[in-house]
Amino acid sequence: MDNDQGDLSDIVRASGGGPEPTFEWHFPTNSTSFPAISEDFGDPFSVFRHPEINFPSNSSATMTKPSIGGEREREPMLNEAGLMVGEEMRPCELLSRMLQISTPKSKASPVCGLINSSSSSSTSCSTSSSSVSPRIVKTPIVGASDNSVKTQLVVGSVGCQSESNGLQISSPRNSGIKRRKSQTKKVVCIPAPSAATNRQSGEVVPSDLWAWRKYGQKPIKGSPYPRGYYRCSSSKGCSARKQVERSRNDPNMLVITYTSEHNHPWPTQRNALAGSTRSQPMKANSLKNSPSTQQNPNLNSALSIKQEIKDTDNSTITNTRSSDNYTNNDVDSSISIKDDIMGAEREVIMEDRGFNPGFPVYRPVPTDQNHSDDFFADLGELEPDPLNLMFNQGFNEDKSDEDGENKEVEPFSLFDWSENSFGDSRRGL
DNA sequence: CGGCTTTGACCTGCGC
DNA sequence: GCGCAGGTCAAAGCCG
Repeated sequence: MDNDQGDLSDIVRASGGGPEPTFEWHFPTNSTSFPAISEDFGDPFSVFRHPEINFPSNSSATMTKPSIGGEREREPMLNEAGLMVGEEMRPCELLSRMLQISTPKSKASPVCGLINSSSSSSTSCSTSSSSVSPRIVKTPIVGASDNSVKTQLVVGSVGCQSESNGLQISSPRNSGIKRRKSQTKKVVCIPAPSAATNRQSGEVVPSDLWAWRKYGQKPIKGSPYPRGYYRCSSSKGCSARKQVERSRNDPNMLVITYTSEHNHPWPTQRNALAGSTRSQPMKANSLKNSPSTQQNPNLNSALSIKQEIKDTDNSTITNTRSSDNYTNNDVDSSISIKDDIMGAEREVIMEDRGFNPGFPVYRPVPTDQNHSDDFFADLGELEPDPLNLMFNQGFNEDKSDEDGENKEVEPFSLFDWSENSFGDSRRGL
C-alpha cells in the first residue's frame, strides 16, 4: 500500500497480466495524419461510440455560444465537470488551445496518462519524445464487465513508460487506491508548466471558466505534491468540486479531478474571472515582463490574452494570441481526459504533436455538413468535458481558419496557469 | 467589505 | 471495531 514512489508500474502493467480488469493502451505507430483514422475505421467518429455503453443523450442539450457581448443565447445543459452536454467538440482544436496556453514550449511530450478511475492519485504520467500520429482507439477492457469499456481518442503520440503496443492499467484495488464514494468523477490530466514559470510556490492550477474556491489542501500519501480541493463558487449551492494535484510521476502534469455537477449555467466570462485575481498575485503585466514568461511564450501568450479580456469591459474578447511564437514542433504534448460515470469509463487522450493554433495537422475536414455534425455530436457524447467550454466561448472552427488566421475568441481562462494556492503544504510537505 | 487562501481539526469511507 | 488516509469544515487572515 505504501508504494510511495507511485511508480507507473502500480497502474500500468505489461499486457497479458493478471485477471484484473484492464484496458489496452494503444500507441499509434505511424505518422499519418488525422484523416488516416477514416481509413482505418471508416467513419472516424463512429469509434467514439461504444455499442454497449449508453452515454447520456445529447438530444436535448442546447447548444449555446456566447455572443460578442458575452451573452448566451440559451442556457446549456451541464454535466459534472461543467461541461456542455452535447457540446460540439473539436478535440484537436481544443487541445491546441490548451497547449497554447499551458504547455511549456520546451517540454518534450508530456504524456498523460493513465488515469485510474478509483482515484486521481493513481494517475501517472510520463514523458516521451516518441513521435506518432493521431489515432482513435476503441478499447474494450479485457475481462471487464460490460460497462467497463474505455473508448479512447488518441490524437498524436502517447508515450508512456514501457510503451509499446499495449499497456494495462490495473484495477483500482490493485493500485492500492480506494474509492471513497461511488460518485461521478472526471479526471483530466494536462501538462503543467514548469515551476520556474510560475510564481511563489511554483505550483500551478489551471482555471477553467468556472470560478473555484479552494476549501482545503492535503498532502497525499505517496505523493510529494499536495492535493488542492476546490468547490465551485460560481453559484451558491453548487456542488461541483474539483481536486488539483501534480502527478507524482511527472510533476509537469497536472491531474484535475472533477466531482459532482454544476447546478447552474456556466458563468459568463466576467463571472469566470471573478475571484480569479486572488489566485494571481502577480499582475499580468509583471508576469509578461518577467524572465520566466519571456522564456515561455506560451504563458506570455496566455497573459496577453487575459489582459485583453480584462481590458474589455463587456466581455468582448479580442484575440491577441501570439500564435506566431509557435512552430509546429514547439510543443509535444498530450492530454488525457477520463470520464468515469456510473462505472463506465471513457477516456480521451489527445496529444498535440504540432503546436499550431490552426491545428491543420489532424483537424478533420468534413466532406459534408452532415458528417461534420455527426462527428461533433459524437464527440459530445463521448466526452462531455470542461474543455468544451472553450468552444462555447467561441471556438468556432469555421472562423478559425479563414484567411489562415485564428479569429475566434480565446477563453484564456480555461487554462490560466496562475499559481493558485499550492504555496504552502499543509502537513510537512 | 466581500471573497479568497490558509490550515488545524474533524468527519468519513474503507481495509483489516 | 480500529486505524489510516482522504475529504471537508470553519476560523483567521489576506487582498483588491
